[in-house]
Amino acid sequence: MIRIVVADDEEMIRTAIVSLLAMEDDLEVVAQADNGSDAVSLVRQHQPEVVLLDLEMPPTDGIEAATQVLSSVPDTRAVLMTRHARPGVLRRAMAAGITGFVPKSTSVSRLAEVLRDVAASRRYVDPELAAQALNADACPLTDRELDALRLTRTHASVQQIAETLHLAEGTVRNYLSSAMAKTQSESRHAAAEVAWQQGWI
Amino acid sequence: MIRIVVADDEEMIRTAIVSLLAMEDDLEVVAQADNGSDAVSLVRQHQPEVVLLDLEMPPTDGIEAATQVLSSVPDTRAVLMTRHARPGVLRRAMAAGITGFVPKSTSVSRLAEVLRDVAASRRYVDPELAAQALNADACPLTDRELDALRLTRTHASVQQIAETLHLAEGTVRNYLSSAMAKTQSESRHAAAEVAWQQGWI
DNA sequence: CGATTCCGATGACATATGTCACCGGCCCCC
DNA sequence: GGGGGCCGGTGACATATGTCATCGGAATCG
Repeated sequence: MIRIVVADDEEMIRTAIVSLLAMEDDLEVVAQADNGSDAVSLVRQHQPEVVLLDLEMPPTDGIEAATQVLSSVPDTRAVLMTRHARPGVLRRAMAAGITGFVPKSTSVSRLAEVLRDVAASRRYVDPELAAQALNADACPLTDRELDALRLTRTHASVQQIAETLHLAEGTVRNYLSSAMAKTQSESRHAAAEVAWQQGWI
Repeated sequence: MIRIVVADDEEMIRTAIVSLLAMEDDLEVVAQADNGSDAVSLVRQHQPEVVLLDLEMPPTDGIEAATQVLSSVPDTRAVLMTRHARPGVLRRAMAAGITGFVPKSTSVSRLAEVLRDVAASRRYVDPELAAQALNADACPLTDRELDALRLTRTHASVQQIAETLHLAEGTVRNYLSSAMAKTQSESRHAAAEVAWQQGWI
């Protein structure tokens, strides 16, 4: 019996997945959470073979939850689900040590197969996603540029960004300007959008 | 037997919902689609009692699909599902003539009950959503302000907005400034975000 | 070692954006 | 007819944003 913890913030999809997985003879959902941090403590408590994590969860997202899970319960395999399969995210997820990666365009029956694979310590990455990730341009942005773009996405002003990052305003403007050049964007907001779409932030 | 057409662009949730609804004795999913326009033609073809539509679907969203469905097959009842329950959206959905409205924080078993209600021509609106909609402030923005905010969301510059709307730049800045005041935002981007969150655009 | 390259950082400068006061025209409604 | 609100518009002004030249330090490479 493969024991599983499921975390997804959307009730409808989580309950649906759980009900359908429960019908599989060899799978057992031992706990479910609607956020990342609860998922982490549930995994610690239940020590399941596999934890299934949604990527988009406030406040702790799937990758962060996976990182915490794997550092404290290294025997558990993590599978990440995502709605928008942005290329760069896969790279970060792999770096975090996840074993499986599926888009939400997968059917639940297929998901069950993936969970079995992963429980048997086989890696699984959705082929289309993998292809995208291989074709994806490496992120041309520096860490600081990414910092500034992340904050730009929250509608912070340059001044606020500078304070948060402990930099001079001019410096921040430089990073943003450079990021805009690299992403061929006309404004820092557009650049942040591009970086997000690409999965760089 | 209640016959249903289901439309949702996310495979995982759609297949999950369909499988679970199929287990109910009195419900039958006769067709499913992953976009709004397919949903419309499937409804025309199958004439189901109920059509279950996701709100967020590219390119034709749920409200638009519902409008088209109800004008061509008026006997069909439409139920809308949404991930982010923005208050203003409910108003627009009701105006489009939908009979049921549920957030995706609903469980599938609850959804089945709603579908039965709706098939019996009873309206159903998620209580929390309804409360939000009643408490929601009416949109304080003028049409022109909304135009400018819509374009702001595409990261257009003030100049580009002015060209698109055939206005002077100063005028556009005025609308945006006024919108920012009304939404208590610090920038036009933040104002556009607020308007979006509120379901005003 | 020296040359080169890249990142982080700064300040000066030009442009874009937001604020304010104000105007005339139009429409609706008391 | 006289308000009041929305619309389109202008100009002046303050501030925010984006561009550029430049610098120091760390890493890389010949």
